[in-house]
Formats: sequence, C-alpha cells, structure tokens
Amino acid sequence: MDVAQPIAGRAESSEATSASARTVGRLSLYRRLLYGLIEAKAENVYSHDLARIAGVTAAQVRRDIMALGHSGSPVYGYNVRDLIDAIGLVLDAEGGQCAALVGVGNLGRAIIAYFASRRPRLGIVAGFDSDPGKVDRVIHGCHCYPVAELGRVVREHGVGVGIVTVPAEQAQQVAELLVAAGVRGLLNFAPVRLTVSPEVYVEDVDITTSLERVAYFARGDAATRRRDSRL
Amino acid sequence: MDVAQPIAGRAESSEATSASARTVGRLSLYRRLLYGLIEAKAENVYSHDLARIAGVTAAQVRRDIMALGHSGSPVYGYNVRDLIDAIGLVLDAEGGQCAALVGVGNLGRAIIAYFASRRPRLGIVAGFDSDPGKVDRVIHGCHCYPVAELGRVVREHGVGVGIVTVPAEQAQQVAELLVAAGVRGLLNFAPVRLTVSPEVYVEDVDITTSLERVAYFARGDAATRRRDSRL
DNA sequence: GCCTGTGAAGCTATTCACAGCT
DNA sequence: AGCTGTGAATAGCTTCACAGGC
Repeated sequence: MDVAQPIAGRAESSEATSASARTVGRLSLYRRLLYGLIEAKAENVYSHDLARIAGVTAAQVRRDIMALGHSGSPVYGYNVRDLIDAIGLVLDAEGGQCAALVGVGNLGRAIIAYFASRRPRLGIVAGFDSDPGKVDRVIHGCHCYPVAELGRVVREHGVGVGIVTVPAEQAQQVAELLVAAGVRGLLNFAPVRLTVSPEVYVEDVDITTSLERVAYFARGDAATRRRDSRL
Repeated sequence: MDVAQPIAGRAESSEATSASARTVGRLSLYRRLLYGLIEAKAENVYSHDLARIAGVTAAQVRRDIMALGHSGSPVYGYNVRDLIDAIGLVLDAEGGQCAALVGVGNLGRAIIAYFASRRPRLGIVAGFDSDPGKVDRVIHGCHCYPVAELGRVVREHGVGVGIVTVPAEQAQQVAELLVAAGVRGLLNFAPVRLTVSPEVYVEDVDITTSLERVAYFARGDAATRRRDSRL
C-alpha cells in the first residue's frame, strides 16, 4: 500500500532485484504468520518475534525485509499491516494470477481443498483429469475438465501456473501440455524430473525424498541435526 | 576432516561423516533414478548421465558419491547395483525403520497410497485419525487407529518417523503426541511451524509457500529463473 | 581420449556486530 | 535500553579444473 521509499530516494521505482528462492519462501511464510498476528490484534512486530515464530534468526528476518525495500521503525518494529502489504507487493502478481491442477486424485483433491478457502490472489481455477468419472464435477468450487480441454481452458483463463499431481508415468506429458498452453511455472508432485523449456520455472515437491531425509536424520546416528526444511 | 582415504585400504568400516540435508535429498533422488536404469538394463553409469537425468552437474554427482565413501571406475563409471547398495548403506536404517501417519484425509490417503507399493525398508505401518468413521479401516494395507491409541501403537512398532497431515489447528498437539511416543523425526504438511524438542528433526512440506514461489518465478518479471527445488 | 576423485576457487546464504536512532 | 539497517565476516554448497589412470 505505502510506497514510501527510504530517505534519499534515488528513483528506485520498484523494489530491488529479484529475491532468491529461499527469500521468497520465507516471505510467504512471514506473511502467513503476520495474518495470524493480525488475528491476535497485534499492530507491530519486532524482527525478534517474527523470527521466533518463523523459526529463523532475527537477522534473517531483517535481511529478508530489507530485500522487500521495506523499512521498520527502531521503536515500534514493523507495522504488521504495512509489512503484509510490502510482501504482497513482491509476491503477488499485479492483476492476480491463477493456477490449474492436473490429476484430481487424492492428492489433487487435497490441494484443491487447501487453496479453496484462502488465496484470493492465487486461486486454482480449474482441475483436469483423464478419468471421465472425475470430469465435470465441482470440487470445492473448482471445476474439473477432461484433459482434452486443457489447452483451451488454460488459455482462456490465462493460467500461469500448473500443478502436476498425476502418476509418474504421465507427468512429463502433462507438463508438456501445460507448457504448450502457456504455463510459465510448474509445481510438480510426481516423482520424476520434468524436462521443459528453461524459461519455465519448475519446483518439485518430492515426498519420497523428504520422507527418506526425515528418516535419515531421525536416526541421528549422524551428528548433525537441523530443522532445515525451507528451500 | 576426512580420515585418510588413499589407496591403502584402511578398514574404513562405515562411511564418512554425516551427509548434509541437501546431499541426502539428492542421494534419495539418485537411488530412484538408478532403479529406473536397472529396469532399462543399464549396468554402469557415468556421473554425466546420472547428472543429466537428475538435473544437476556431474561434479555434484561425483561429490555426493564421494560423500558415500563409494568409488567408481574411470573406465566404466559407477556400477548401478553397487551404487544403489552404497546409497542404501547410508540412507537406510540397519534394521528397517517405520513411519506412522496422523490425519487420514485426502492428503494422508494419497501419501499412504504412495508408499504402499514401494518402500520395503521404510513403510507406513499405521494411520491415525480422530474421526471414528475413518478408524479401523485398512487403506492400502495400512491400518487406521483412533488417535487415542497412538502412543501404544507407535511404541509397539517402534515407529521413528511421524507424518503430520492434520489441519493446522491440530498439528502442534499431534506433533507432541508423536514425540512423546518416541518419534524422532517429523514430516509436517500442516502450514504451521511445529515446536518440538530440538533433537527431533522436523521437515516442513509447505505447499502454500511452494505454490507462491512458483507463482513468483513464473511471472519472471524478476531476472533470475532457476529450477531449484531440492532442498 | 574420457573417465573419476578432489584441492582450490567461487558463490550464495546466513550470521555477527555495531552504528545510528529514539 | 533496545530496536532497525547493514557492512563485514563466516559458513555452507557448488563448480572449476586438473592430476591420475586406463
């Protein structure tokens, strides 16, 4: 909301250079936590507090907020509302953004349900499945189409993000369909590495790997023990 | 850091020091890809090849394999079987390891289904839910118990890893139950940061954050574009 | 030639620590 | 006194580049 750049304003119109993947991840987390603070009627928050609930260091929080081009006050810390807005300025697309999900199985339905309630700015506007039994149903407000209509629907809605929740064997093909239809980012839950044009951003959520990692560190016969998680 | 390696084989019983979270993640990925190579009847693989299908550099692959204490041959590359075994030596627990999942909703069922087929060494042996309607069913071979029996069942099976797929509000409480029952690692899908004793390893799979990150990079109005994913 | 194994260099991310402010 | 903002230091991870081997 407020644009007030720091003092000696060199016409730095927008915020700095692009944030790193890790920073973006933490900003997303901070925002969620800040909404929680609003519910708790907090107006201001210190880097310390946010750091504690986010599970990172205070210096990290300050750096991340610096990356936003946002400033707090040494006296009151950060204003919660303003900080949420500043994060939105970076994370949210100007005119909203939408996603489509392919593979309306258990996982796909869980994800649709997940995003149905919240996310005004980034909604899942369509689901696709090759199983005729799943088509034309509406799940949590999200309409399911046959895969054959993917291209048309994605184009019509201007979908920019694709979520892949199909079995491994179909993932590559689905990714190609999505990219061909104009999607610029993929969130892939299938345990395969997708091969797509390099200007498409792909993030893999690899549950097998995560579980094996937890198992490894849970044994703890190795020394290190780190709550790491965040990319 | 390393103990003397050179040719003169000192009976280095076990492999080197503990691997980092990122390395462990890649090893898990490599193993999966190697199983694929076996299906394709490949006996050997070069760091180059593995790198290509894993989406990393060859140097990275060699480093990771070095971390295993495993060696290849400059002529044949790595023997696929041996490499799989070497990875198993690091990733797999000596006497097997098992996990329990709490929250048998869509997401929980998807994960159970996911691991039901494969994973001989690391299985989900029990599910828990507070909904009486979900209890006592068997999903993909995994029995579902009421949460009240969590402590008993976890202890009886010697479960070391807990998977949290309950709604946000219940996650902290469930984590505490699991830890109290002896679990040493948690894979958390709820969008909350869990507070647990520091010797418990927690990995968060934060789908909201992942989606927001994909959306951010999909816009690409920022310069960088990186297929990053892996922790 | 083309591989592996690896010291050294290069990057990136995080933390330290302190100036500056109120 | 206690906060933010940030240069400098550190730590961690990845890549380079080349020795050594067949």
